[in-house]
Amino acid sequence: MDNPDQTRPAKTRRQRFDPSSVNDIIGYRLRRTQLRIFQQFITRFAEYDLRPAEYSVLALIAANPGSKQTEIAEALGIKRANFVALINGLEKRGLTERRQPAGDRRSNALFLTPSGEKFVGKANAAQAEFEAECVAKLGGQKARDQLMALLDLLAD
Amino acid sequence: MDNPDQTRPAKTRRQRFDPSSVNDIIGYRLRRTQLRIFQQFITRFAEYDLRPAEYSVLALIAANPGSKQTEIAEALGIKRANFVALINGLEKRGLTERRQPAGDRRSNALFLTPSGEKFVGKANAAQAEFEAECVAKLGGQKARDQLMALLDLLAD
DNA sequence: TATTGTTATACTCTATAACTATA
DNA sequence: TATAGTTATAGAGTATAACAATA
Repeated sequence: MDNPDQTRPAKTRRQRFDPSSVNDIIGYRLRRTQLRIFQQFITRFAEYDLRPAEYSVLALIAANPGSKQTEIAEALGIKRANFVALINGLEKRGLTERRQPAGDRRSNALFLTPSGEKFVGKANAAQAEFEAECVAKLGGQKARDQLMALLDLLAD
Repeated sequence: MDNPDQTRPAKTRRQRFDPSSVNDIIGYRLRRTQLRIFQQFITRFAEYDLRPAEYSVLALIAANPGSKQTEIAEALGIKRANFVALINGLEKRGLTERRQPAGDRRSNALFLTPSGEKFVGKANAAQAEFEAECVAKLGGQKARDQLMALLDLLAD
């Protein structure tokens, strides 16, 4: 049948909008999902006033104290020029600090302040909770691992 | 052992950078993969001078000729205010046109021009080729379906 | 009153070039 | 010469408010 669920006569019934030409594209679905997840992250972290990029910087410094700006920036795919304002913002909030490393006076070694350590502790806990909810939505750790593996394949 | 693959004595050897604190986050992996796929799309479609958003608009108009601006924009998550410049660009290139619909003189009905139809034909072919390569990277149609299903679960 | 398209505007993110101080 | 950080700037993409025309 051509018009199985019609609610008006076929002649006057408006054709339903068909989004499949873009919805079935992997890249499009990827983008929509990513935007949604980031929006949820932003909402969730509003109380910390922390954007995804800011969280990722703090998490990387926490795991790699003393790293150079360029190292953190490159690991996150952020241009070093754009990283300056980002780290300035975190520094102004008293979360991070630049220290002069022994070997190379051109570079800045990045560290969390004591206040930053405490802040990251809470942020990491919130992120772990958010991550757990994502895993639950996917249907468990196995599905999560599958997704991560598929994303890796796609990114190669 | 604490330092299994050391190439210098442990005392002076620099600790390897550890990106796992962000790399293991679903949303982060999602974003990096999406950016990579979009970059590949942009490179692939450079000869058509077509960005992802522009392609998605053309594809939706092709599948839903006569749609209102707001319908296309909403389907793609684009604010109608921002859609104006986008559709103006496509119209100036002679690919789409606004026609006055019978019922409602406030709205514009969007159509492809004959030139636009030809252009979309080529763009769809290029997209199909790109999509096939993505599916191949994932390991086949079954893996592709798995990925799409997981993304849907995550987006709910 | 509400909706459609539009303009203006601002804010974020990203990209490039050029400068400085060090190496 | 090359590298690390910085500044300035320009371009996308996105968000909101307000307006005219029409419903």
